[in-house]
Amino acid sequence: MARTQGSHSDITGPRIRAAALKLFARHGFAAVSMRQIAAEVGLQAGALYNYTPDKQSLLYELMRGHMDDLLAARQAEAANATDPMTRLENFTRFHIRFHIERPDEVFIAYMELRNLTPENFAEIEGLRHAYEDELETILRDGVAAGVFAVPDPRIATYAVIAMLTGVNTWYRPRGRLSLDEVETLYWDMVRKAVSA
Amino acid sequence: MARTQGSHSDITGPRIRAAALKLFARHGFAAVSMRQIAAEVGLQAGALYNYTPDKQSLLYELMRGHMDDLLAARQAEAANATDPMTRLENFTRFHIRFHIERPDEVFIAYMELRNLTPENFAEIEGLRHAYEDELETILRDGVAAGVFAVPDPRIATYAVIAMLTGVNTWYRPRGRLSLDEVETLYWDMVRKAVSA
DNA sequence: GTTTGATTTGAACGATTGTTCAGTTAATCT
DNA sequence: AGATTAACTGAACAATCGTTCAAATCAAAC
Repeated sequence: MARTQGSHSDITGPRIRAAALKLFARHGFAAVSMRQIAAEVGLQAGALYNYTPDKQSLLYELMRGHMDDLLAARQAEAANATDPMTRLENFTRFHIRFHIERPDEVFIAYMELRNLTPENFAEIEGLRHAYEDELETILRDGVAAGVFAVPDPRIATYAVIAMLTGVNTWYRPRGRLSLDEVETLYWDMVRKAVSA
Repeated sequence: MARTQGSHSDITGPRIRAAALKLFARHGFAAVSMRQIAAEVGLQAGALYNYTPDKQSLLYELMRGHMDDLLAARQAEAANATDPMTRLENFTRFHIRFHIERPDEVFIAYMELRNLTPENFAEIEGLRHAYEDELETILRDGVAAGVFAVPDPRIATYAVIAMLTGVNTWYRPRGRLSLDEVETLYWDMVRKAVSA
């Protein structure tokens, strides 16, 4: 049965998640009904329960998948550089690019945390913490190497991430600036903000 | 009748708005019912309609009041300084302090924009734009005076505001750092990020 | 071509939603 | 004291919510 295990050519599960993602991002988790999600994929509401145990799990899986993608993509890109300045530039450009490519996921991941059960919330927050720790380590290494001057690396981590994620609130793909220009502008500010 | 005009000693209206503020911030606009708000003030749901025409207006009034407070408080404090560096420090410290004192209002103002009608949304966005323009003007003046080096003052405005507002996501009143220490840490980063 | 099993429908469930309103209570004014 | 008015209750409204499930439909295997 499809309730617990997907069948051979399961394309419906992903389509349901994509519809939920789009609708949650536009209207908010609480404001979207299972019937709206079903209509978006051309099904009746009851059919959704072949693919998800309930509405809450749908939200959790979206967030969990997003955080897993984030950490996996970061790990795939973070390997080579050694000096803190280059690593910080890599992180800055990676963060902007990754988040700009997934505006709906990012929006949900920041705004719907309160709709998670406590256990699910703790899990998502743990993943976010792991991501933040990557940046904090870069900053600490830079301080130790004398290239950065940040009195409180944890606070600087929060500050940099908030600044970078803020790109999502105003950037539009066909806007005045290319993504590469945006990356460079932000990298200039980040570099100056933390440099010794 | 109280439906259109408040009576002499109206304390109920503010109490309703305070309850709505608290509940909207905790659970989100769509997830809070009029009955929950009424229960918080010790009333039945129907009585709320003596103070607000509908639920949507309750949200709009909270946001509108918050933005009005922000612009009024800013105007009261922004008058004196002349050199861009001092004005930027004033803005930075003001922004952090004002937002930290109103975590619920700030949370709602950023997260529930999509629950406003298009007209109400446009109005709130206009007020936010006016506030952002204050910072942008400071940055442009600083560039003209040669003390700041920001290639794109509009983008730098977005970056600084996102960074400063991010304090609300982690700051706790009885945490490791005092508000003044936080202000100083952020001011250091802002100053370095935009300085020539 | 029949059987099998996955998939979907369509209706039903109890609960809850925002909002209205006739009727009751409480306070103020003459 | 009697009249007026504001404030509130409690019930009702149609609509919608998440979820369940027997029955219908579909696709593939034999």
